[in-house]
Amino acid sequence: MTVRVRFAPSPTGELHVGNARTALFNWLFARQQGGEFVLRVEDTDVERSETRFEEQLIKDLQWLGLDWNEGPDVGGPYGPYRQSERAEAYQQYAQKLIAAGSAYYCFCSSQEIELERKAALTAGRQPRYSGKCSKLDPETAKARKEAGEPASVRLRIPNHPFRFEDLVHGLVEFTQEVIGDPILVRSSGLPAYNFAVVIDDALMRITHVIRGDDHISNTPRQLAVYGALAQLPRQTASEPDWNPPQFAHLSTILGPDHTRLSKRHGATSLGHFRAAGILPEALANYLALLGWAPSQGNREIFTLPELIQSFSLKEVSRNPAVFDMEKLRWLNRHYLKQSNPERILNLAIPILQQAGYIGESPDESALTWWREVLDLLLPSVGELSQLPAQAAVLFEYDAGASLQIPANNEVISDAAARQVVEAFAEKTLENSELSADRLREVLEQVKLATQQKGKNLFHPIRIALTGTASGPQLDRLIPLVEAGSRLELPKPIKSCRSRLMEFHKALRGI
RNA sequence: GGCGCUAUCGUCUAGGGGUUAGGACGUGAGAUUCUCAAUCUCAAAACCCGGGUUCGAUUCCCGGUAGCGCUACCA
Repeated sequence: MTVRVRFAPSPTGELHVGNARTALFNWLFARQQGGEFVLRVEDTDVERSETRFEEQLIKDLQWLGLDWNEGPDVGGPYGPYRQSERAEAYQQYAQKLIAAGSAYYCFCSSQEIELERKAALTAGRQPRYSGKCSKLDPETAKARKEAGEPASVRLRIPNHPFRFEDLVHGLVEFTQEVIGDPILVRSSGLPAYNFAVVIDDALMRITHVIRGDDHISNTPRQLAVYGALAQLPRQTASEPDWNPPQFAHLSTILGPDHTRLSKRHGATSLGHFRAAGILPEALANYLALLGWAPSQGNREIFTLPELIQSFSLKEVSRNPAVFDMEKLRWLNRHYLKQSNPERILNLAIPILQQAGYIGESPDESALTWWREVLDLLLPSVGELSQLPAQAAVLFEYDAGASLQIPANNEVISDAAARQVVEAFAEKTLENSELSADRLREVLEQVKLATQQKGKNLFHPIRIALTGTASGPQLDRLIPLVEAGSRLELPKPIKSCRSRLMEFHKALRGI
Protein backbone atom coordinates (compact mmCIF):
# COMPACT_ATOMS: atom_id res chain seq x y z
CA MET A 1 0.00 0.00 0.00
CA THR A 2 1.45 3.37 -0.91
CA VAL A 3 1.84 5.87 1.86
CA ARG A 4 -0.51 8.83 1.66
CA VAL A 5 -0.15 11.72 4.05
CA ARG A 6 -1.70 15.13 4.16
CA PHE A 7 -1.18 18.58 5.50
CA ALA A 8 -4.49 20.16 6.40
CA PRO A 9 -4.18 23.76 7.49
CA SER A 10 -6.94 26.26 8.07
CA PRO A 11 -6.57 29.37 5.97
CA THR A 12 -7.22 31.63 8.93
CA GLY A 13 -3.93 33.49 8.99
CA GLU A 14 -0.35 33.37 7.88
CA LEU A 15 1.42 30.05 7.93
CA HIS A 16 3.07 29.64 11.29
CA VAL A 17 6.41 27.85 11.79
CA GLY A 18 4.73 25.22 13.94
CA ASN A 19 2.39 24.29 11.13
CA ALA A 20 5.20 24.58 8.65
CA ARG A 21 7.10 21.97 10.61
CA THR A 22 4.09 19.67 10.54
CA ALA A 23 3.92 20.14 6.77
CA LEU A 24 7.65 19.47 6.47
CA PHE A 25 7.51 16.25 8.46
CA ASN A 26 4.57 14.99 6.41
CA TRP A 27 6.36 15.86 3.23
CA LEU A 28 9.65 14.28 4.31
CA PHE A 29 7.85 11.11 5.28
CA ALA A 30 5.93 10.95 2.02
CA ARG A 31 8.97 11.60 -0.13
CA GLN A 32 11.07 9.12 1.74
CA GLN A 33 8.45 6.41 1.50
CA GLY A 34 7.79 7.12 -2.13
CA GLY A 35 4.30 8.05 -1.12
CA GLU A 36 1.94 10.89 -1.87
CA PHE A 37 1.58 14.20 -0.12
CA VAL A 38 -1.85 15.80 -0.15
CA LEU A 39 -2.68 19.39 0.64
CA ARG A 40 -6.16 19.88 2.00
CA VAL A 41 -7.63 23.18 3.09
CA GLU A 42 -9.78 23.03 6.19
CA ASP A 43 -11.90 26.07 5.69
CA THR A 44 -15.04 25.07 7.56
CA ASP A 45 -14.54 27.95 9.93
CA VAL A 46 -16.25 30.43 7.63
CA GLU A 47 -15.82 33.26 10.10
CA ARG A 48 -12.07 33.21 9.96
CA SER A 49 -11.15 31.57 6.67
CA GLU A 50 -10.03 33.79 3.81
CA THR A 51 -8.99 32.92 0.29
CA ARG A 52 -6.02 35.26 0.42
CA PHE A 53 -4.66 33.15 3.25
CA GLU A 54 -5.03 30.04 1.14
CA GLU A 55 -3.07 31.65 -1.68
CA GLN A 56 -0.43 32.81 0.74
CA LEU A 57 -0.28 29.35 2.25
CA ILE A 58 0.49 27.78 -1.08
CA LYS A 59 3.22 30.32 -1.76
CA ASP A 60 4.73 29.82 1.67
CA LEU A 61 4.80 26.06 1.33
CA GLN A 62 6.42 26.33 -2.08
CA TRP A 63 8.94 28.78 -0.76
CA LEU A 64 9.90 26.28 1.93
CA GLY A 65 10.61 23.82 -0.85
CA LEU A 66 7.61 21.53 -0.52
CA ASP A 67 5.44 20.23 -3.31
CA TRP A 68 2.31 18.13 -3.26
CA ASN A 69 0.74 15.49 -5.43
CA GLU A 70 -2.81 16.57 -4.80
CA GLY A 71 -4.30 19.79 -3.55
CA PRO A 72 -6.76 22.58 -4.24
CA ASP A 73 -4.43 24.16 -6.77
CA VAL A 74 -3.36 21.01 -8.62
CA GLY A 75 -6.43 18.84 -8.18
CA GLY A 76 -6.24 15.08 -7.90
CA PRO A 77 -8.33 11.93 -7.88
CA TYR A 78 -9.76 12.43 -4.39
CA GLY A 79 -10.88 16.04 -4.69
CA PRO A 80 -12.18 18.51 -4.04
CA TYR A 81 -9.47 19.52 -1.60
CA ARG A 82 -11.28 22.28 0.19
CA GLN A 83 -13.61 21.23 2.95
CA SER A 84 -16.02 23.96 1.99
CA GLU A 85 -16.51 22.10 -1.29
CA ARG A 86 -17.05 18.73 0.27
CA ALA A 87 -20.33 19.44 2.02
CA GLU A 88 -22.07 16.68 0.09
CA ALA A 89 -19.86 13.97 1.51
CA TYR A 90 -20.33 15.15 5.06
CA GLN A 91 -24.09 15.40 4.63
CA GLN A 92 -24.31 11.99 3.09
CA TYR A 93 -22.42 10.23 5.84
CA ALA A 94 -24.14 12.18 8.57
CA GLN A 95 -27.45 10.96 7.21
CA LYS A 96 -26.23 7.40 7.09
CA LEU A 97 -25.01 7.62 10.64
CA ILE A 98 -28.38 8.96 11.77
CA ALA A 99 -30.22 6.26 9.90
CA ALA A 100 -28.02 3.66 11.55
CA GLY A 101 -28.69 5.13 14.96
CA SER A 102 -25.05 6.00 15.60
CA ALA A 103 -25.79 9.68 15.42
CA TYR A 104 -28.80 11.78 16.29
CA TYR A 105 -30.24 15.23 15.92
CA CYS A 106 -29.67 17.57 18.81
CA PHE A 107 -31.99 20.52 19.30
CA CYS A 108 -30.21 22.05 22.25
CA SER A 109 -29.18 25.63 21.63
CA SER A 110 -25.65 26.82 22.23
CA GLN A 111 -26.91 28.96 25.09
CA GLU A 112 -28.52 25.96 26.71
CA ILE A 113 -25.33 23.95 26.40
CA GLU A 114 -23.27 26.80 27.76
CA LEU A 115 -25.57 27.06 30.77
CA GLU A 116 -25.28 23.35 31.45
CA ARG A 117 -21.57 23.59 31.08
CA LYS A 118 -21.23 26.39 33.57
CA ALA A 119 -23.52 24.69 36.03
CA ALA A 120 -21.51 21.50 35.80
CA LEU A 121 -18.28 23.40 36.27
CA THR A 122 -19.44 25.27 39.35
CA ALA A 123 -20.85 22.07 40.80
CA GLY A 124 -17.46 20.49 40.20
CA ARG A 125 -18.84 17.98 37.74
CA GLN A 126 -17.58 17.04 34.31
CA PRO A 127 -18.71 19.66 31.80
CA ARG A 128 -19.95 17.32 29.14
CA TYR A 129 -23.05 17.15 27.04
CA SER A 130 -25.85 15.53 28.98
CA GLY A 131 -26.98 13.42 26.07
CA LYS A 132 -30.46 14.81 26.43
CA CYS A 133 -31.36 14.64 22.76
CA SER A 134 -29.94 11.17 22.35
CA LYS A 135 -33.06 9.89 24.06
CA LEU A 136 -35.37 11.55 21.58
CA ASP A 137 -37.44 9.28 19.39
CA PRO A 138 -35.69 9.25 15.97
CA GLU A 139 -38.93 9.68 14.06
CA THR A 140 -40.02 12.69 16.07
CA ALA A 141 -36.58 14.18 15.84
CA LYS A 142 -36.60 13.76 12.11
CA ALA A 143 -40.00 15.41 11.87
CA ARG A 144 -38.86 18.35 13.97
CA LYS A 145 -35.78 18.78 11.85
CA GLU A 146 -37.84 18.63 8.67
CA ALA A 147 -40.23 21.18 10.09
CA GLY A 148 -37.29 23.53 10.08
CA GLU A 149 -36.13 23.43 13.66
CA PRO A 150 -32.38 24.10 13.86
CA ALA A 151 -30.51 20.98 14.81
CA SER A 152 -26.97 19.77 15.03
CA VAL A 153 -25.94 16.18 14.59
CA ARG A 154 -24.18 14.40 17.42
CA LEU A 155 -22.37 11.12 17.57
CA ARG A 156 -23.20 8.55 20.23
CA ILE A 157 -19.92 7.89 21.97
CA PRO A 158 -19.70 4.20 22.76
CA ASN A 159 -18.95 3.33 26.32
CA HIS A 160 -15.59 1.69 25.98
CA PRO A 161 -11.98 2.75 26.20
CA PHE A 162 -10.12 3.98 23.16
CA ARG A 163 -6.53 3.22 22.43
CA PHE A 164 -4.22 3.67 19.53
CA GLU A 165 -0.61 3.03 18.73
CA ASP A 166 1.01 6.38 18.12
CA LEU A 167 4.09 6.27 15.91
CA VAL A 168 5.96 8.67 18.13
CA HIS A 169 4.30 8.22 21.52
CA GLY A 170 3.64 4.51 21.53
CA LEU A 171 0.42 3.22 23.03
CA VAL A 172 -1.97 5.98 24.02
CA GLU A 173 -4.95 4.98 26.03
CA PHE A 174 -8.06 6.80 27.11
CA THR A 175 -9.52 4.54 29.74
CA GLN A 176 -12.42 6.49 31.14
CA GLU A 177 -14.07 8.13 28.24
CA VAL A 178 -15.15 11.40 29.70
CA ILE A 179 -16.18 13.06 26.52
CA GLY A 180 -19.76 13.91 25.77
CA ASP A 181 -21.35 13.07 22.44
CA PRO A 182 -19.47 15.32 20.02
CA ILE A 183 -21.06 17.47 17.35
CA LEU A 184 -20.62 16.04 13.89
CA VAL A 185 -22.55 18.61 11.94
CA ARG A 186 -23.26 22.06 13.25
CA SER A 187 -26.76 23.46 13.06
CA SER A 188 -25.49 25.67 10.24
CA GLY A 189 -24.99 22.51 8.23
CA LEU A 190 -21.22 22.79 8.30
CA PRO A 191 -19.29 19.82 9.58
CA ALA A 192 -17.32 20.04 12.80
CA TYR A 193 -13.61 19.36 12.68
CA ASN A 194 -13.67 15.92 14.26
CA PHE A 195 -16.16 14.73 11.68
CA ALA A 196 -14.81 16.37 8.57
CA VAL A 197 -11.28 15.27 9.30
CA VAL A 198 -12.30 11.63 9.54
CA ILE A 199 -14.46 11.68 6.44
CA ASP A 200 -11.76 13.41 4.44
CA ASP A 201 -8.87 11.31 5.66
CA ALA A 202 -10.79 8.12 4.94
CA LEU A 203 -12.14 9.23 1.59
CA MET A 204 -8.71 10.48 0.57
CA ARG A 205 -7.19 7.18 1.67
CA ILE A 206 -4.76 8.82 4.05
CA THR A 207 -2.58 6.14 5.60
CA HIS A 208 -0.62 8.21 8.12
CA VAL A 209 -1.88 11.22 10.01
CA ILE A 210 1.08 13.30 11.16
CA ARG A 211 -0.09 16.34 13.10
CA GLY A 212 0.42 18.40 16.24
CA ASP A 213 0.08 16.73 19.61
CA ASP A 214 -2.71 19.12 20.52
CA HIS A 215 -4.80 16.63 18.59
CA ILE A 216 -4.02 13.68 20.83
CA SER A 217 -7.02 14.34 23.02
CA ASN A 218 -9.21 14.59 19.95
CA THR A 219 -8.13 11.25 18.62
CA PRO A 220 -10.56 9.11 20.65
CA ARG A 221 -13.44 11.17 19.30
CA GLN A 222 -12.20 10.56 15.79
CA LEU A 223 -11.71 6.90 16.53
CA ALA A 224 -15.35 6.80 17.58
CA VAL A 225 -16.33 8.32 14.25
CA TYR A 226 -14.28 5.74 12.39
CA GLY A 227 -15.94 3.04 14.47
CA ALA A 228 -19.45 4.24 13.70
CA LEU A 229 -18.65 4.59 10.01
CA ALA A 230 -17.18 1.10 9.88
CA GLN A 231 -20.44 -0.34 11.10
CA LEU A 232 -22.36 1.13 8.20
CA PRO A 233 -23.36 -1.39 5.56
CA ARG A 234 -20.92 -1.08 2.68
CA GLN A 235 -22.70 -0.04 -0.47
CA THR A 236 -20.04 0.28 -3.11
CA ALA A 237 -16.68 -1.30 -3.51
CA SER A 238 -15.12 2.11 -3.91
CA GLU A 239 -15.97 3.08 -0.39
CA PRO A 240 -13.15 3.19 2.14
CA ASP A 241 -12.91 0.50 4.80
CA TRP A 242 -13.00 3.12 7.57
CA ASN A 243 -10.02 1.64 9.31
CA PRO A 244 -8.28 4.41 11.21
CA PRO A 245 -4.95 5.56 9.76
CA GLN A 246 -1.70 5.42 11.71
CA PHE A 247 -1.18 8.42 13.92
CA ALA A 248 1.99 10.33 14.67
CA HIS A 249 1.68 13.29 17.00
CA LEU A 250 4.38 15.94 16.90
CA SER A 251 5.32 17.97 19.94
CA THR A 252 4.44 21.60 20.34
CA ILE A 253 6.88 24.37 19.50
CA LEU A 254 7.28 26.80 22.37
CA GLY A 255 8.51 30.37 22.69
CA PRO A 256 11.42 31.38 24.94
CA ASP A 257 8.97 31.70 27.84
CA HIS A 258 7.92 28.08 27.38
CA THR A 259 4.42 28.90 26.30
CA ARG A 260 3.08 27.81 22.94
CA LEU A 261 4.78 29.79 20.19
CA SER A 262 2.46 32.46 18.82
CA LYS A 263 2.37 35.94 17.35
CA ARG A 264 3.05 37.24 20.82
CA HIS A 265 6.58 35.99 20.43
CA GLY A 266 7.19 38.19 17.42
CA ALA A 267 8.02 36.95 13.96
CA THR A 268 6.65 33.44 13.74
CA SER A 269 5.10 33.23 10.30
CA LEU A 270 6.97 32.08 7.24
CA GLY A 271 6.32 35.46 5.69
CA HIS A 272 8.22 37.12 8.50
CA PHE A 273 11.22 34.87 8.09
CA ARG A 274 11.26 35.34 4.37
CA ALA A 275 11.10 39.11 4.75
CA ALA A 276 13.92 39.01 7.28
CA GLY A 277 16.15 37.28 4.79
CA ILE A 278 16.11 33.81 6.27
CA LEU A 279 16.82 31.31 3.51
CA PRO A 280 14.17 28.61 3.04
CA GLU A 281 16.76 25.85 3.20
CA ALA A 282 17.98 27.22 6.53
CA LEU A 283 14.46 27.30 7.95
CA ALA A 284 13.69 23.82 6.69
CA ASN A 285 16.94 22.52 8.15
CA TYR A 286 16.24 24.18 11.46
CA LEU A 287 12.62 23.05 11.61
CA ALA A 288 13.62 19.48 10.88
CA LEU A 289 16.03 19.58 13.80
CA LEU A 290 13.29 20.88 16.07
CA GLY A 291 11.81 17.63 17.24
CA TRP A 292 13.85 15.31 15.11
CA ALA A 293 17.46 14.29 15.33
CA PRO A 294 19.45 11.69 13.44
CA SER A 295 20.19 8.60 15.50
CA GLN A 296 23.79 9.62 16.18
CA GLY A 297 22.58 13.08 17.12
CA ASN A 298 25.79 14.75 16.00
CA ARG A 299 24.99 16.25 12.65
CA GLU A 300 23.34 19.60 12.09
CA ILE A 301 23.51 20.50 8.44
CA PHE A 302 20.99 18.83 6.17
CA THR A 303 19.77 19.81 2.74
CA LEU A 304 16.23 18.86 1.82
CA PRO A 305 17.31 15.77 -0.13
CA GLU A 306 19.53 14.72 2.76
CA LEU A 307 16.62 15.15 5.13
CA ILE A 308 14.43 12.98 2.95
CA GLN A 309 17.05 10.31 3.15
CA SER A 310 17.73 10.51 6.89
CA PHE A 311 14.35 11.38 8.32
CA SER A 312 12.54 8.84 10.43
CA LEU A 313 9.36 9.09 12.46
CA LYS A 314 10.91 6.77 15.02
CA GLU A 315 13.51 9.40 15.77
CA VAL A 316 11.00 12.15 16.33
CA SER A 317 11.16 13.41 19.89
CA ARG A 318 8.19 13.72 22.19
CA ASN A 319 9.21 16.76 24.18
CA PRO A 320 8.05 20.22 23.33
CA ALA A 321 10.85 22.31 21.83
CA VAL A 322 11.71 25.94 22.37
CA PHE A 323 12.25 27.85 19.17
CA ASP A 324 15.79 29.23 19.14
CA MET A 325 16.26 32.17 16.79
CA GLU A 326 20.01 32.19 17.39
CA LYS A 327 20.48 28.70 16.13
CA LEU A 328 18.34 29.48 13.10
CA ARG A 329 20.60 32.44 12.36
CA TRP A 330 23.64 30.25 12.71
CA LEU A 331 22.25 27.83 10.15
CA ASN A 332 21.17 30.71 7.97
CA ARG A 333 24.67 32.17 8.02
CA HIS A 334 25.96 28.84 6.85
CA TYR A 335 23.59 28.73 3.89
CA LEU A 336 24.09 32.41 3.16
CA LYS A 337 27.80 31.82 2.78
CA GLN A 338 27.52 28.89 0.47
CA SER A 339 24.76 30.36 -1.66
CA ASN A 340 25.17 31.77 -5.10
CA PRO A 341 26.06 35.47 -4.53
CA GLU A 342 23.69 36.55 -7.27
CA ARG A 343 20.78 34.93 -5.49
CA ILE A 344 21.72 36.66 -2.23
CA LEU A 345 22.04 39.98 -4.02
CA ASN A 346 18.51 39.64 -5.35
CA LEU A 347 17.18 38.79 -1.92
CA ALA A 348 19.09 41.66 -0.35
CA ILE A 349 17.97 44.31 -2.82
CA PRO A 350 14.45 44.84 -1.44
CA ILE A 351 15.82 44.99 2.08
CA LEU A 352 18.45 47.55 1.12
CA GLN A 353 15.88 49.48 -0.86
CA GLN A 354 13.75 49.75 2.19
CA ALA A 355 16.72 51.07 4.12
CA GLY A 356 17.12 53.69 1.42
CA TYR A 357 20.51 52.41 0.28
CA ILE A 358 19.41 51.13 -3.11
CA GLY A 359 17.21 53.01 -5.54
CA GLU A 360 14.19 51.89 -7.51
CA SER A 361 16.13 50.54 -10.45
CA PRO A 362 19.82 50.32 -9.68
CA ASP A 363 22.15 50.40 -12.68
CA GLU A 364 24.76 47.82 -13.42
CA SER A 365 27.61 49.81 -11.91
CA ALA A 366 25.72 50.07 -8.64
CA LEU A 367 24.98 46.36 -8.66
CA THR A 368 28.59 45.50 -9.34
CA TRP A 369 29.59 47.64 -6.40
CA TRP A 370 26.97 45.98 -4.21
CA ARG A 371 28.26 42.55 -5.11
CA GLU A 372 31.58 43.47 -3.56
CA VAL A 373 29.95 45.09 -0.58
CA LEU A 374 27.89 41.98 0.07
CA ASP A 375 30.93 39.81 -0.23
CA LEU A 376 32.56 41.86 2.49
CA LEU A 377 29.55 42.21 4.76
CA LEU A 378 27.84 38.84 4.51
CA PRO A 379 29.98 36.92 7.02
CA SER A 380 28.91 39.24 9.78
CA VAL A 381 25.24 38.73 9.11
CA GLY A 382 22.91 36.00 10.37
CA GLU A 383 19.89 37.17 8.43
CA LEU A 384 19.70 39.57 5.53
CA SER A 385 17.70 42.11 7.50
CA GLN A 386 20.87 42.81 9.47
CA LEU A 387 22.54 44.04 6.29
CA PRO A 388 21.49 47.70 6.48
CA ALA A 389 23.02 48.02 9.92
CA GLN A 390 26.26 46.61 8.54
CA ALA A 391 26.12 48.81 5.47
CA ALA A 392 25.74 51.89 7.62
CA VAL A 393 29.50 52.10 7.90
CA LEU A 394 29.54 53.04 4.21
CA PHE A 395 26.56 55.33 4.15
CA GLU A 396 26.42 57.06 7.48
CA TYR A 397 29.36 59.25 8.31
CA ASP A 398 29.22 62.04 10.86
CA ALA A 399 32.62 63.13 12.15
CA GLY A 400 31.19 65.36 14.84
CA ALA A 401 28.98 62.65 16.24
CA SER A 402 31.70 60.05 16.23
CA LEU A 403 34.03 62.29 18.18
CA GLN A 404 31.36 62.58 20.82
CA ILE A 405 31.80 58.90 21.53
CA PRO A 406 34.26 58.64 24.43
CA ALA A 407 36.06 55.57 23.10
CA ASN A 408 36.75 57.28 19.76
CA ASN A 409 37.72 60.48 21.42
CA GLU A 410 40.17 58.70 23.62
CA VAL A 411 41.95 57.13 20.69
CA ILE A 412 42.13 60.34 18.76
CA SER A 413 43.25 62.55 21.62
CA ASP A 414 46.55 60.72 21.64
CA ALA A 415 49.22 62.88 20.02
CA ALA A 416 50.66 60.05 17.97
CA ALA A 417 47.21 59.18 16.72
CA ARG A 418 46.64 62.73 15.57
CA GLN A 419 49.91 62.63 13.79
CA VAL A 420 48.82 59.52 11.98
CA VAL A 421 45.54 61.09 10.95
CA GLU A 422 47.26 64.24 9.76
CA ALA A 423 49.87 62.42 7.78
CA PHE A 424 47.23 60.19 6.31
CA ALA A 425 45.02 63.11 5.39
CA GLU A 426 47.89 64.96 3.80
CA LYS A 427 48.88 62.04 1.63
CA THR A 428 45.32 61.25 0.74
CA LEU A 429 44.35 64.81 -0.14
CA GLU A 430 47.20 65.26 -2.55
CA ASN A 431 45.80 62.49 -4.68
CA SER A 432 42.14 62.37 -5.39
CA GLU A 433 41.39 58.70 -4.97
CA LEU A 434 42.16 55.93 -2.52
CA SER A 435 42.16 52.78 -4.56
CA ALA A 436 43.31 49.57 -2.94
CA ASP A 437 46.80 50.10 -4.33
CA ARG A 438 46.93 53.74 -3.45
CA LEU A 439 45.72 52.98 0.06
CA ARG A 440 48.53 50.50 0.52
CA GLU A 441 51.02 53.12 -0.64
CA VAL A 442 49.64 55.82 1.61
CA LEU A 443 49.59 53.47 4.56
CA GLU A 444 53.20 52.62 3.92
CA GLN A 445 54.18 56.25 3.74
CA VAL A 446 52.28 57.13 6.90
CA LYS A 447 53.88 54.23 8.63
CA LEU A 448 57.33 55.50 7.69
CA ALA A 449 56.59 59.07 8.52
CA THR A 450 55.02 58.45 11.93
CA GLN A 451 56.79 55.27 12.97
CA GLN A 452 53.40 53.89 13.96
CA LYS A 453 52.20 50.47 12.99
CA GLY A 454 49.50 47.91 13.67
CA LYS A 455 46.75 49.03 15.89
CA ASN A 456 48.26 52.47 16.43
CA LEU A 457 48.35 53.01 12.73
CA PHE A 458 44.99 51.60 11.70
CA HIS A 459 42.82 52.65 14.57
CA PRO A 460 43.07 56.43 14.19
CA ILE A 461 42.60 56.13 10.45
CA ARG A 462 39.60 53.89 10.90
CA ILE A 463 37.97 56.39 13.20
CA ALA A 464 38.72 59.31 10.95
CA LEU A 465 37.43 57.50 7.90
CA THR A 466 34.47 55.55 9.22
CA GLY A 467 33.58 57.22 12.49
CA THR A 468 33.71 53.96 14.36
CA ALA A 469 36.33 51.81 15.99
CA SER A 470 35.10 48.57 14.54
CA GLY A 471 34.07 47.23 11.19
CA PRO A 472 35.26 45.30 8.16
CA GLN A 473 38.89 45.22 7.09
CA LEU A 474 40.00 48.72 6.13
CA ASP A 475 41.86 47.66 3.03
CA ARG A 476 38.65 46.29 1.59
CA LEU A 477 36.29 48.83 3.06
CA ILE A 478 38.10 51.99 1.96
CA PRO A 479 38.22 51.23 -1.76
CA LEU A 480 34.51 50.48 -1.54
CA VAL A 481 33.86 53.82 0.11
CA GLU A 482 35.72 55.55 -2.68
CA ALA A 483 34.00 53.59 -5.39
CA GLY A 484 30.65 54.12 -3.73
CA SER A 485 31.18 57.87 -3.54
CA ARG A 486 31.35 58.05 -7.31
CA LEU A 487 28.10 56.19 -7.76
CA GLU A 488 24.62 57.56 -8.15
CA LEU A 489 23.03 56.21 -5.01
CA PRO A 490 19.81 57.31 -3.35
CA LYS A 491 21.87 58.16 -0.32
CA PRO A 492 25.22 59.51 -1.45
CA ILE A 493 28.39 58.17 0.09
CA LYS A 494 30.95 60.67 1.25
CA SER A 495 34.36 60.17 -0.30
CA CYS A 496 37.42 59.69 1.85
CA ARG A 497 38.53 63.16 0.89
CA SER A 498 35.38 64.80 2.18
CA ARG A 499 35.37 62.56 5.23
CA LEU A 500 38.87 63.64 6.10
CA MET A 501 38.03 67.29 5.65
CA GLU A 502 34.93 66.91 7.77
CA PHE A 503 36.93 65.09 10.38
CA HIS A 504 39.57 67.75 10.39
CA LYS A 505 36.96 70.40 10.94
CA ALA A 506 35.28 68.45 13.71
CA LEU A 507 38.62 67.92 15.36
CA ARG A 508 39.19 71.64 15.59
CA GLY A 509 35.80 72.00 17.17
CA ILE A 510 36.75 70.06 20.28
C1' G B 1 -11.61 20.40 38.24
C1' G B 2 -11.20 15.87 34.85
C1' C B 3 -8.41 13.46 31.12
C1' G B 4 -4.04 13.24 28.20
C1' C B 5 1.05 14.34 26.73
C1' U B 6 5.99 15.60 28.31
C1' A B 7 10.51 15.79 31.67
C1' U B 8 19.15 14.90 29.90
C1' C B 9 23.67 21.30 29.92
C1' G B 10 20.40 28.22 29.42
C1' U B 11 18.35 26.10 24.33
C1' C B 12 17.90 21.89 20.40
C1' U B 13 19.21 17.00 21.28
C1' A B 14 22.26 11.77 21.34
C1' G B 15 22.54 7.93 24.62
C1' G B 16 21.15 4.23 27.81
C1' G B 17 20.91 -0.81 34.03
C1' G B 18 27.74 -0.12 35.29
C1' U B 19 29.64 5.68 30.23
C1' U B 20 35.07 10.68 31.58
C1' A B 21 26.64 11.16 29.94
C1' G B 22 28.25 12.65 23.33
C1' G B 23 27.15 16.63 19.55
C1' A B 24 25.19 21.56 18.18
C1' C B 25 23.52 26.82 19.26
C1' G B 26 24.60 30.26 22.90
C1' U B 27 28.32 31.67 26.80
C1' G B 28 33.67 32.23 28.51
C1' A B 29 38.97 31.92 27.27
C1' G B 30 42.79 31.58 23.65
C1' A B 31 44.67 31.85 18.44
C1' U B 32 44.31 35.02 14.05
C1' U B 33 43.45 40.12 12.33
C1' C B 34 44.10 47.20 12.40
C1' U B 35 39.09 46.58 15.22
C1' C B 36 34.40 44.00 15.00
C1' A B 37 32.43 39.82 12.68
C1' A B 38 33.73 35.27 10.54
C1' U B 39 37.08 31.12 11.32
C1' C B 40 39.97 27.58 14.42
C1' U B 41 41.21 25.53 19.44
C1' C B 42 39.99 24.91 24.43
C1' A B 43 36.67 25.36 28.69
C1' A B 44 32.39 25.78 31.88
C1' A B 45 27.54 23.82 31.67
C1' A B 46 22.52 18.62 32.34
C1' C B 47 20.00 13.25 33.69
C1' C B 48 12.95 17.33 38.05
C1' C B 49 11.81 15.11 43.12
C1' G B 50 10.43 10.71 46.17
C1' G B 51 9.73 5.62 46.53
C1' G B 52 10.34 0.73 44.51
C1' U B 53 12.91 -3.36 41.33
C1' U B 54 18.22 -4.45 41.20
C1' C B 55 24.66 -6.02 43.42
C1' G B 56 23.97 -1.31 40.80
C1' A B 57 19.47 3.32 38.41
C1' U B 58 19.91 9.07 34.92
C1' U B 59 18.00 4.69 32.14
C1' C B 60 12.77 0.04 34.13
C1' C B 61 8.04 0.54 37.43
C1' C B 62 4.88 3.56 40.66
C1' G B 63 3.77 8.23 42.87
C1' G B 64 4.57 13.48 43.22
C1' U B 65 5.75 18.08 41.02
C1' A B 66 6.05 21.27 36.94
C1' G B 67 5.07 22.66 31.83
C1' C B 68 1.88 22.11 27.85
C1' G B 69 -2.61 20.35 25.51
C1' C B 70 -7.77 18.80 25.23
C1' U B 71 -12.20 19.26 27.91
C1' A B 72 -16.33 24.26 21.68
C1' C B 73 -21.97 24.13 17.05
C1' C B 74 -12.42 26.52 16.51
C1' A B 75 -9.17 23.76 13.72
